[in-house]
Amino acid sequence: MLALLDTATGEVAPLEPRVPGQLSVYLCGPTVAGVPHLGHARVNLVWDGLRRYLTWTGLHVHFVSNVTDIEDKIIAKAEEEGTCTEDVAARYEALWRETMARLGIEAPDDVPHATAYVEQMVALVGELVRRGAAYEAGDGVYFSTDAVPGYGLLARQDPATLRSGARVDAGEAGKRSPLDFVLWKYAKTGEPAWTSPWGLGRPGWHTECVVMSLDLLGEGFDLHLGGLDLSFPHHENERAQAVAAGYTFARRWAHNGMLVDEQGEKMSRSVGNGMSLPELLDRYDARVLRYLVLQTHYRSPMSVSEESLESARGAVRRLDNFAWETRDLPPAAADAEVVERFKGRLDDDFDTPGALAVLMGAVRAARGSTEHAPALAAAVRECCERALGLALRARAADLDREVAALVAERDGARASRDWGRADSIRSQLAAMGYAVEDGPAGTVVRHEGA
RNA sequence: GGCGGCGUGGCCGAGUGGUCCAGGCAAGGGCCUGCAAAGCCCUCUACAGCGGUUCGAUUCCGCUCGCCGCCUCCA
Repeated sequence: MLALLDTATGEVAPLEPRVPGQLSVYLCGPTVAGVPHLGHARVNLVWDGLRRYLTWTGLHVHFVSNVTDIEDKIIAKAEEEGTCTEDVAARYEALWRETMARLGIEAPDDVPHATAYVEQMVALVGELVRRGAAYEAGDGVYFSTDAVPGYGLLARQDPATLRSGARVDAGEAGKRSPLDFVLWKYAKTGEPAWTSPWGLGRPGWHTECVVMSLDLLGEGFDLHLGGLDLSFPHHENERAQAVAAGYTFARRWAHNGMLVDEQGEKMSRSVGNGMSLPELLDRYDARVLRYLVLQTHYRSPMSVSEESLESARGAVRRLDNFAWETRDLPPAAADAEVVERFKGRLDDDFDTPGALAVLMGAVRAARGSTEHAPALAAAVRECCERALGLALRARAADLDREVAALVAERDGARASRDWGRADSIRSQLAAMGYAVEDGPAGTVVRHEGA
């Protein structure tokens, strides 16, 4: 069984599913108010990897990831673009889906939308008010963090120290404690609004995930995932509401590390140093990004730079070359020892860099042993593709007539030792996107790499 | 101010109380090749600093220095 660090306890512990053999997972999804950035790529690649791995080991994973389609940033964007929030949300969600597909992320089993859950959110807020865990203030209904014992669990700090560090937010003057947060925002004129016992308004951000995760996964679901920056206050506040309303919430929490730039500074929306994901995918094979993510431990900060991307590209090429070299090997069962070592690394807090190292070792070993090559190659392919979602490409070229003619001509030139002609055809083929390799059987071409 | 994390060879990035160890990229040398490409071999002999524990520490403890994150929107 895989062991994972639990953010709530700070300890690596085996992930014991609520129902044996089945794992219920919730991943905080995007607010669709802008172009997906590199940070989104990391979260989704990391947890897509975990999902694939667990599925590969035989678990049935129920994977839910939401879309926040009503939120202040969406309202601001709609105003800026002179359109409505539905239009903004729909457009950016479409872009989101497209970009995730380009990244090779498996679509979640369920994608709940906040706007489809407003009624249930209102009910939850009502329950919190009824239980005395929420109160009305100047501009909305607020959650009283004092009502929850152990508030600060995910930040691993007690409420007093959190309070002492809190910055005062002038816009939320009616709050009883700086840690309190809004559950229901009263609508200003012109803003999208829903009816509620407290008048027209819209839900606060922290409420939707509570309602949606409990609805789709049920109480005490297994694992709640997200970026480390969401652990506090977002996830803490989700937990606080659920607990205050009498629900058992997520049993486990895991968070991935942030992205940092070359200076080691976090990439974030507020700093504005994030990179557009679609733009990056125009320049790099999505597998390069996946490799870069996998070769960094999920909890470590990950730096993205031209250099780190080029390095990952080299590694993907190496794997593609291996797939190419071994394309005609007879089918074989995956080498059991490699698979065991691979799983051993992943089961220990999802050590993907260690697991990749095992596979790279198998690549080298396969090249050095014709006897074991089929089993080793099968293990590499199985682990890379099925367990981690990193598809290998042999990049075999199906030759059209023009290319086939050039290849034949080049073989002829080489046979007659006309090196000038052979080299010029090679450059011609390279310009067309084909890599040329001369083997004992003559010229072989394949598509250029990642 | 509080809490947490990190400092590994040219770069990225795992890991470990002790003998060889990551792994990838890059660079240099060699083999192979008509030349290449791909591949293979070798080299570049790392663990911030100072103490302590230990037969032995990069790995455990303490301190110092440096960097970063969270306490505000964020994945």
